[in-house]
Amino acid sequence: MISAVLFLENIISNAINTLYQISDEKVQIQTTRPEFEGDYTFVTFNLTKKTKLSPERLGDQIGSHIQIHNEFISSFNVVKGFLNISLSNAYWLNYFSEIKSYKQFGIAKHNSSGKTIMLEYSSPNTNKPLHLGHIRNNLLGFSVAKILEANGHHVIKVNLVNDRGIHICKSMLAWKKFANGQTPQSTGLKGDSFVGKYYVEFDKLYKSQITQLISEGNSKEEAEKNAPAIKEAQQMLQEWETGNEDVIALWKTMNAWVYEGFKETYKMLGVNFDKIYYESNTYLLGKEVVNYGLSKNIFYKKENGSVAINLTNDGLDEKIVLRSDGTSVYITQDLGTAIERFKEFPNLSQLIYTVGNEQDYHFKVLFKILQKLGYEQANECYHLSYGMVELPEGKMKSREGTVVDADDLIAEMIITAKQTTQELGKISDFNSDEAQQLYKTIGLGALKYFILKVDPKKKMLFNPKESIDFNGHTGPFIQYTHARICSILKKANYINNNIVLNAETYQLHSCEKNLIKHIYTFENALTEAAKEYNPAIIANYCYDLAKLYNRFYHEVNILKEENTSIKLLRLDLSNLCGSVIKNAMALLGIEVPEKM
RNA sequence: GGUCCCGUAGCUCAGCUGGAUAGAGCACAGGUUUUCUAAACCUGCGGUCCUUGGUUCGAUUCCAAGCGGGAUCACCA
Repeated sequence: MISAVLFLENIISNAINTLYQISDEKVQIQTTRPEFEGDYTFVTFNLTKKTKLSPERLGDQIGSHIQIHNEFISSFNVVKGFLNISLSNAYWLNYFSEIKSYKQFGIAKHNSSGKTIMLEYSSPNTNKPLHLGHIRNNLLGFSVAKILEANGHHVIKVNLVNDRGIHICKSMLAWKKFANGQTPQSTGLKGDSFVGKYYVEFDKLYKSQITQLISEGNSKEEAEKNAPAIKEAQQMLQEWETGNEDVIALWKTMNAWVYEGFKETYKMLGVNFDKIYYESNTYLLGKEVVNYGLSKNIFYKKENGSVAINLTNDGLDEKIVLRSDGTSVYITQDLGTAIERFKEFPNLSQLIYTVGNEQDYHFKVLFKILQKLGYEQANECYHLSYGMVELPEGKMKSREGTVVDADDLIAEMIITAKQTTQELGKISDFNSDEAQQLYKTIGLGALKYFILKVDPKKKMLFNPKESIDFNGHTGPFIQYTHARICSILKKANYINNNIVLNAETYQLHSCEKNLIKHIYTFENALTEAAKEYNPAIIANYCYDLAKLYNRFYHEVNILKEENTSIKLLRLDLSNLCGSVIKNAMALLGIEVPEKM
């Protein structure tokens, strides 16, 4: 069965051709606003000039023409220049009977597009635990991967762990100074937050030394540069690079603690990766690319020996790609890593980087340089840029302790879910494992939905004082709708049937029709979400569907409907809604319970 | 200063490539359960879509300028 919108576009296009001999008219259909009668609307204003007819006249003529020639057009009306068209009851019943037993309605088959996409996300530093900003990154990356897969692409999820550098050395140094040999095991702390503690300790020490130096008459810059703590950290980084055994051993130990911690957090968030890269393995990549760029005169050596590229003709600035001492800068390794991936996966259709919008400029530069170096894949690189999560008082800052810790927040969400569930008292038959699982599902559902319902491009506000809601436009609302559907189906001992109601005798209830129409738009939402890399489209789709279902639920009888055929239709419809909700929420990484 | 992003109800957000009287949730006021899960449903209240111009039959949407907020422009990552 052809889609409703395409169907209408075709017949209206034909009508315009027949009536006015205009063949190249782009026909655009929109959904009819609820205050008017009709399913879809065609706006006639664009045709007034070519036909010299009034918008009303055009609406009447086109409306009559398509109604006469198509059995599925049941009626039309014209308001000003808007031609509102109603599709017949039979159309929607046929459509529904066709899709109602799909288990994966709207979801493309695995790898059906033939495209392989690499998507990088998460990419944490290993000197401190994850915070709310990382949560947004992880949820966004994971969800976009799911959405791309549901569009038929093969997605390779990768994580590039920033496991080396001055920040790690800071934690290491502070641990050596202050820990007296303590470990996560000895303190009972989670590994990443244990290490993070020493990162904060370092900063305290560093700051106090700066204050001291300034009070002794040094300038702020001098003090920041010469404080013993930072000198020691830099020294340690050099030792790391030269392979000092003790430093390497400590580095391995502390990173291992952090990984233990991250593992737990990732597990709670339900995210995962197909491949993990470590920067300690990739940070030297890119140096030979610099030589290649020099030989092609794309890069040039500056007087002091550093290597740069001039991008001023591209609206960007001059960019250093190698330090005067021959060591890499950030972009050097990014160039190297990208090229390495092109080699490793020669048939990659796309390479996506999930990184905050503070790095918009960096990625513009990176892609531009790749392009200048002659890598055609540069055109398929995409920066999935997302806005910062802000607190009421502004940006979160790790060192100032104004961050919302990921583990703390998750734990709070689960506790709130537990309290709410217990107050409502609907799961007395659950054992404690089942109950615990449910609290987790609901708590994380609330958190994930809260994050993903916002357009990724936009910055978002999180107020720790106002806990994340469980009512209204939320994850638990949608989960609740799913549980409600399951409850009905269970009570009915539902099994998918093949009964189709006779369109002559059964007039769909407006709530039923609205549900079918909205389910119809799922495929569109899914392609749109992939095109825009935007899970919020799916999130909002789910909410609208759940809302329509609840309306339907309150308006009509399902189990108590006496006419068996109608009852079965409503059960079928409930079943389909439930499975679409479940599949769509899975694209957000959100589970839906069968009872709550 | 250059570049980029953002500005919609008291708050948090939708608004598809320009279309009809701009929508939700929270909050606030009220109503719905001897009946399928009330984490629900319904009603009400709430708006110079930052401002001013321009394009258009039509602009929250496109363009320009201004105001306000943010990011970025390192031999940091």
